[in-house]
Amino acid sequence: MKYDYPEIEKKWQEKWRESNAFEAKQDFSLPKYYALIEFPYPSGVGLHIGHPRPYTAMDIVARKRRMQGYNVLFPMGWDAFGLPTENFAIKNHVHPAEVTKRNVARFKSQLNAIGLSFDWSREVNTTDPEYYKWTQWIFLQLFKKGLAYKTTMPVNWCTSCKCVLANEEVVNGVCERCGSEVVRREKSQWMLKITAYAQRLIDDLDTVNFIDRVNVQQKNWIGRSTGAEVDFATTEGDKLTIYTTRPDTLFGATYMVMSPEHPYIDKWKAQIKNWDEIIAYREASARKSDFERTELQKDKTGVRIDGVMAVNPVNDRQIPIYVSDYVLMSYGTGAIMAVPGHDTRDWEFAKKFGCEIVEVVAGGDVEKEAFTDCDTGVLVNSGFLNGLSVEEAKAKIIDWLTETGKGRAKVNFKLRDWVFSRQRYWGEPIPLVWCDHCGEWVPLPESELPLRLPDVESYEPTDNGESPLAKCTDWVNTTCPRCGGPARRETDTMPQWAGSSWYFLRYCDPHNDKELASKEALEYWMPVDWYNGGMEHTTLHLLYSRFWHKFLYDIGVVPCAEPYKRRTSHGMILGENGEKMSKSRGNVINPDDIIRDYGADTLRMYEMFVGDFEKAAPWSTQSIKGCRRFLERVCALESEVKDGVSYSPENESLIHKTIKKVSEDIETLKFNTAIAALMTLLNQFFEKGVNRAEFKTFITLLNPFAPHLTEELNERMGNPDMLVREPWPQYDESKTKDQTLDIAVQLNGKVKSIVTIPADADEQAMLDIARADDKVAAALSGMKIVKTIVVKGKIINIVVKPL
RNA sequence: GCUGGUGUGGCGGAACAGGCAGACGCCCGGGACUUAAAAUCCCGUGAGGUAACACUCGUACCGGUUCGAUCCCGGUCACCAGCACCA
Repeated sequence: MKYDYPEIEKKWQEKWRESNAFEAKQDFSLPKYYALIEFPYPSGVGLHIGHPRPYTAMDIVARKRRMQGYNVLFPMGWDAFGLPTENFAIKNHVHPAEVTKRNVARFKSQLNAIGLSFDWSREVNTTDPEYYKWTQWIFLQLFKKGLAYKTTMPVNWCTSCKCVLANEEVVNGVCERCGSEVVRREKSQWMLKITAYAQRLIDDLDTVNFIDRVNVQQKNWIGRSTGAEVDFATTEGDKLTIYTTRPDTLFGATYMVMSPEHPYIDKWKAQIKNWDEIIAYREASARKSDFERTELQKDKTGVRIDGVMAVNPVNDRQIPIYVSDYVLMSYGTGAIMAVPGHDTRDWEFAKKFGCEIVEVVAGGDVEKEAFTDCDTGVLVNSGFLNGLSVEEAKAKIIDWLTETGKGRAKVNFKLRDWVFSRQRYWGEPIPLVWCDHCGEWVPLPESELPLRLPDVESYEPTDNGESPLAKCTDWVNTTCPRCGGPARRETDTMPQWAGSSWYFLRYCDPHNDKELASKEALEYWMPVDWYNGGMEHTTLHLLYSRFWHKFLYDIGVVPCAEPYKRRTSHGMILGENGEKMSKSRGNVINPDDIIRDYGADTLRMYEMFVGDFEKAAPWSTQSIKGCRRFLERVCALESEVKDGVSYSPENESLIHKTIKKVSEDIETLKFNTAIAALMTLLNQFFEKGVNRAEFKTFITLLNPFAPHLTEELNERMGNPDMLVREPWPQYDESKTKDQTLDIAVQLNGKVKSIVTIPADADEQAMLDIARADDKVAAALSGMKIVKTIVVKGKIINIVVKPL
C-alpha cells in the first residue's frame, strides 16, 4: 500500500467523529478512567510544537484504556481568559470574546488534525458565562466562609500589564508573563486564604502519586518550618514577640531586629530619640522594589532604635533593637532575635554594626563565621542548656518557655495568601457589591449568577490602578441585594487561575445548569486518575486547584479531598540548536508544517520517540524521518503478510515480549522504548515473516501511537470493526521467557566467551557448559582456579591466577 | 547560598534489586537497484590496535566496597530547574 497519509488521516478523523468513537459513556456501572491534560490558553499564534507531546502521551493512555475496556473520560477545553487576548483586542479594536472565538476555532482544528481522541461533547470554555457562573459561585462560597477577604497591602504591580500579580507570578523580580519590572504598591486587594490549607496541602501529598519533583517543589513553596515564638519584654513594658527555628540559641541573642513596617515603631514614637532617622530609613526601604531588595541583599542596612531596649527572657540582659529591611513583616512576627554566632545574616549585620557575638553552640569559630551546623554542636554559655545537643536543647528550651509562659512551640509557613484581584477587563467579574448603608461587601444572590462582563468601549488598563470596568458606570452603579440601597459593584476581575482551578470538575457534567456538576457524576469520575502537565504550573495552577478542591470537599461539593490521583510532567521540546524555541531565536517549528510534510501519525510517533518523556529534548528534522520511515515500512509489511501459522518460533516469543513491554512502558511514561520495541518487532517480521494474526496484534499495539494508519491497515485486512473498539492484546508471561539464554563467561571479571544454556540450567550445568567452551578452555589453560561465581541465568565468573 | 535533578558514541537516547555497556533511531561510510539521481534494500559503524583475529581503553573526574560497578559509598567538577534576607 502506498502511504497516502493526508487521505488516510482525513478519512479516519471523520469516521471517528461520525461514530462518536471517543464519547465517554453515561453508564456509571462501567469501570472508569479519567485522563487529563492541562487545557491550553488559546493564543493567537496557534498550537506550539510542544503541545502535542503531553497531548499525544495522554491520548495514548486514553486509547489504550478504552481498548482495555474502561469507560474513558478524555476531555478538552479552553482556558481563555487572559491578558494576551485582551491586549490583542485593544490593539486591533475587536472584542476579546471575538478574538477568543477565532483562536479556539484554530486550536481545535489543529488538535483534531493530530488525531487526538478528545470527547468534544464535553468541551468547556472558561469565558463562557455558563461556565464562569460556577467560578463565581465558588468564589461566593469562599467569601461566605471567610476565605475571601479584601485588604490593603503592598502588592506586586507589573508596570507594563498595569495589573497586580500573585507572588507566584513574579519571577526574579519581574513579571512572569511580560518580563517587565514589578514594583511594590499599596493597594486594596481581594485575597484568598490559601494559608488556611497550608498544612493539609503538604500532608495530603502523601495520599497521592505525584512525581517527586512536584512534591518537593510544592513543599518548598509552602515552606513549613517548626520552631518557637518567644516573648521579649522591652524597657517600655511591651511584649515584643519573635519567631525562631533555633530557640536553642536563645542565650546567644545579643540584639533584636524589627522590620521597618513593624507597628511598634509608631507606638514608640515618644520614646524613640532618633525618630527622624528611623522614619527616613523606613521610607527608603518602602521605595525599594522587590527586585532592588534582592539585589542589595548582600549588603545589610539598618538603624538602631535609640531609646528602647529589649530584655532577653532567659538571662534578663538588656539588648539593643535595630530596624532593618532584611527582616520581613510578612513572615513570622516581623521581628527577630538576632543570634550572630549562629545565623549567617545576623553575623553579617553584627559585624557591620559592631554588635556582640556570643558563642552558644561549640564546634566552630564564631569570630570567623556563623556556626550553623545543627548536627554536631554542643551547647555552651547557655545556663541550663549547657552540654546538650542542638536537638535536645530545642526540646528543653521549648518546655521551659511553655512552663514560664514566655513562649510556645510554633509552626510557620512561607506560603502567603493568594492575591486574587486583577485590574483588567478580560476576566470573571467578582460578584460582590459595596454597600455604604450596610457598610460592607454584599454577595450577589446565587440566582443572579452569572454576573456577566458588560460591554465596554475601551479595555485599556488605567495607570491609576483601576480596572477598565470602573469606567462602565451603568454597570458599576447598582442596588444592594440586601438593603436595596445604592451600591457599587467590585470592578476588579479574577485572575486567569480562577477558571482553571476547577475545570476538571465541569468536564464530569459540563451541561448542568443546576450545579457545577451532579453528585453522581463527580462521585463516578473523580478523582482524575492521571493528570499530566507542565512543571511551570507546580506552584501555580496545581497548588491553587488543590486548594479549591479541598475547600469544595469541606463544603460537601466534591467527594474526594484530592483532585488528582497521579501527576506527571513532560519535558519541553527545544529548538534544533538545543535552545528554547522562540520567534526571536528563529528556531520555531510549526506543527501544521510537520503534519503537512510528514503526517499526523509521524508527528505523534516522533514526539513520543524524541527522548525521555520527562526531559527536555531538541527537535530534529533529521530524526523525524526515522519515524516516517518506520510507518512506511509498516505499510510495506502489509504485502508480506501470509496466512497460516507462525513461520518462526521466535515470532511468538518476541510478540509476547513486545505486548508486555509496550503495555508496561505506556504506564511508566517510557513511550520512547515502547516504540523501540515495536521497531524491533517490525524488523523481525521482515526477517522471519509474519502471518495475519501476528500482523493484527502488531497494528493493534501500534494503534494508540499511530491511530490513522493502523485503522486503515486494519480495514484493508477486512476486519469489520474499528481498531478503536478492539481489545488490547494480552500476553502470556510464560511465553515471554526464552528457552535458551546467552550467558557471558568471565575470567577475573573480563568477558571471555558467550555460551548458550537452557533457560532452566542450574549452576553446575551452567559451569559445565562454560568449561566445555573452546575459548573458555583455552583461557583456563595454565591457570589455577581460585573461585567460581555462578549466578543462575545471569553470569559465570571464574577467578583464576597463573599456576 | 539552599533544595532537587542530570552528566553514557558524531547526535537523540537504551541498559541500572550490581552481571555481555551502547537497544531503537538519526547521521556517516560501503555495496545493490537505476542511463542517472531520489527513494528503497543489504552490509558496516565507541576509541585505539590488527591483513584479519587477538588485545587494550572506555558510562564527567578522583578514590573506595565487590569475583564483578554506568548502577552502591566518600569526595571533586560541570550543567539544568526551582527557591532565595522565610529568622
